[in-house]
Amino acid sequence: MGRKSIREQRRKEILEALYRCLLRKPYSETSIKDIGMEAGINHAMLHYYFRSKEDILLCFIDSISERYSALFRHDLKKIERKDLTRREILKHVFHFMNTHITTDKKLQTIFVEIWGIAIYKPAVHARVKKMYSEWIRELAGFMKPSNGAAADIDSLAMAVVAFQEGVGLFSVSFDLKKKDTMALMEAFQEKILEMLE
Amino acid sequence: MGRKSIREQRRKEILEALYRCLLRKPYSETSIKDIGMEAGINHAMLHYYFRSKEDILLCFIDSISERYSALFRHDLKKIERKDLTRREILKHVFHFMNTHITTDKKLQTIFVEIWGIAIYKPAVHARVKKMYSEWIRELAGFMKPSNGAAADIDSLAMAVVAFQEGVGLFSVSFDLKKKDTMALMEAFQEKILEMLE
Amino acid sequence: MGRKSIREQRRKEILEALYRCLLRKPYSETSIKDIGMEAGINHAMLHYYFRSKEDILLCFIDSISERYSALFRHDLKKIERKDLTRREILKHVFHFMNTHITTDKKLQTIFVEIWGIAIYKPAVHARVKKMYSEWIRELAGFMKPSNGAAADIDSLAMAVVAFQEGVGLFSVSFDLKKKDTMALMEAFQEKILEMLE
Amino acid sequence: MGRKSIREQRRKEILEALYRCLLRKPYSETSIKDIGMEAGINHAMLHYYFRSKEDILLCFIDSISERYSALFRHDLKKIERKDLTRREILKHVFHFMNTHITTDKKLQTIFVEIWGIAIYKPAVHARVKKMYSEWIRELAGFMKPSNGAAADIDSLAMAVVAFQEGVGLFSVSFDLKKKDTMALMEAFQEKILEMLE
DNA sequence: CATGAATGAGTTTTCATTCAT
DNA sequence: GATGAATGAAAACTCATTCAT
Repeated sequence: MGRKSIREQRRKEILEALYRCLLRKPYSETSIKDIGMEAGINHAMLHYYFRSKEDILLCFIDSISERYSALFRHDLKKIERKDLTRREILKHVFHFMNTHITTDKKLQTIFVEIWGIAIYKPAVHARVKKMYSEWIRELAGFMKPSNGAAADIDSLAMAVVAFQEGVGLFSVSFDLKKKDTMALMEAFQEKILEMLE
Repeated sequence: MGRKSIREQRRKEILEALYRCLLRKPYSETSIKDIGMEAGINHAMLHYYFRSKEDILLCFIDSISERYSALFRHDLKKIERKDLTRREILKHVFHFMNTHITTDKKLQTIFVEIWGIAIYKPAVHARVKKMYSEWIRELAGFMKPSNGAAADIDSLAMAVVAFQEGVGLFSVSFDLKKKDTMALMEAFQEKILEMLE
Repeated sequence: MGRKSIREQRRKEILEALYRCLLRKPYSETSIKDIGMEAGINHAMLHYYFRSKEDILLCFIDSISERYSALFRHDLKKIERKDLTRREILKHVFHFMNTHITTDKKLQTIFVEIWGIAIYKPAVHARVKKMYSEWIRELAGFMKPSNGAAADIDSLAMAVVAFQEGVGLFSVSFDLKKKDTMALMEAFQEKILEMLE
Repeated sequence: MGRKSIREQRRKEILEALYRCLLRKPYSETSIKDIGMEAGINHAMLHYYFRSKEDILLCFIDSISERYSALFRHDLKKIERKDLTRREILKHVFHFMNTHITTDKKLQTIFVEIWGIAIYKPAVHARVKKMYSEWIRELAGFMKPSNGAAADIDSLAMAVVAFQEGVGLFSVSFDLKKKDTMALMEAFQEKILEMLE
């Protein structure tokens, strides 16, 4: 325990190397050799640990998806005993999204790139779609009132996530200050909370 | 007049060919030869009409920017004599954005791609940023009350455009129906209008 | 007339370079670069003139096929006015096969190689099969008696060609002297002629 | 006795794995890993049991050669007491060749491949040549009249084997029916028998 | 004996760009 | 203006072989 197999360790190192590479260059200009160099691993090994360059990207998306999923579940634990109102819980969820996802410029940079790739590569598209679907579904779960179901909550949840992504895009492109990005989102989220009452 | 120089005509054809190419393949996988073939022009000529492959992309972004700018100005003419309230004008502006930009899947597809390129290529980034800045500024102009200035109107305008882009992204990725995309945006825009009152 | 287009000239040079390469190394160990060097042409150009490495091989087979077909038709002209008996004509045909094909060690070397490739590559297989089918059909034409048709002439023709190929194989592998190879075939062919009477 | 050393057992398994691999892919496209996987043995072990990839092929040829040699000797035992004429014995020998070798499509497939390799690899060439020499010599032994020696019997034996190989080649390439292949050979062999009388 | 990891050289293929005609 | 030809660099991927454990 604690000692990971070399295989898993290397795979992880490669995925982290891809992360750092994507901060500098687009995926299409990032060669297998680049990733290998960044990871300090002979480039031929990347084909030993992964099926193909695309496979690396796919696993990378999964790893990101899992990382944030775990982070979110962990974050929820902090409030699970507190007996909060739906409004309070949602504020907490929004805050998580704002601080850990949308204002993380590195993450946003990489996701703008991945969205671009997803348009043309079906496998990537599937992964990305799945990831966002889960996010939207989860968010909708927190937004739904305990008593009855509201049909348009799903659309609302999608709107919220779409907005987050739009803001993430702009925060990267316009190099917005974290404070401003937060303000932008919080104002919008406040409106959403009102709509749910 | 009316007879464009052959140079301008050819340049336009090349730009339109790039548009069609980008519907099929990412920019990085679109070769100069592909664009040439699509345009029916020998690929060596593309370097005669443009400095480089990137120059084509840059001019392409400008052309899109100008096209929609012109389209918008033309659209405004329809209502310029009608003596509408700010609310009515804004609704009109939103409607233009919704129908001509955000729900145009081809356009959105290409812009998701361009956003991705813009992260890493400064020249592309500058063009894209300029284009969105103008859009935001223009929109803010319509949102500002005639009497006084509201400092946070600029943020609000950016929020609106960010939301549009987020929705555009999702409409492409989730292949949303035009009707649903419209509904998503109109609900949000209604809130914005309320906030301005 | 006489001035071939560069394209055709280059394609021919490349095919001839492949011929020389195949005398030294198997196709699988002959790289595009090797062929390019042998032809004195930058290796990237080979992909300009041909679709792929396999395409070069396919065209090569066709070129061989056409060359010998033309050579054979030309050879037949020598005897077309002479009003020979079927036996005499067949002897002439056999002689052509013996001297121009089966005892040409370079050609046989290359064809042993090509037979090997044909087993696994359907496109190559199709070309080779077509070539031999035509050869067998043509030969059967000369073997058929003018008055009536003999059903098993086709099998006999195939047997003759199979024998030629077997002898070609052995002449390469055992490095047989031309004289011996000829003797082997002529004895066999004599029997065939007897069978036809 | 009966219990083969593990080394010999593993070597045999590897050789059999190569046989199955060669039914699917040419030797040049068959990797050491492929053979290992097919044999259920770690690929690094193949270098423990054999010197190199080529060594495996060489041993494979030997194993085939020995297998058929043993099979043939075993087959001859069936008739050794029967006091047959030379003609009858030869018919038996031909029948063995026809049924066990030339119409065994898998075997022929592999041998077409091996012929191809033999042209360029001296070590392989030596093995193949040795194998066929033995076959021809053995066959010549059966063809020679007991009273005197006929100088050209050796050529005749080679012609017979060459014909078999030619037919084997064609039966694979033209996917001939076993029945037709048999008929082709038997007609030819009948002529040979006549020539020997 | 057995295994997974590692390496370096090699493969086919693509492409932006340039140039002679 | 227009074209086909040419180039050199780079890409993803494969593999026989070796080695540490």
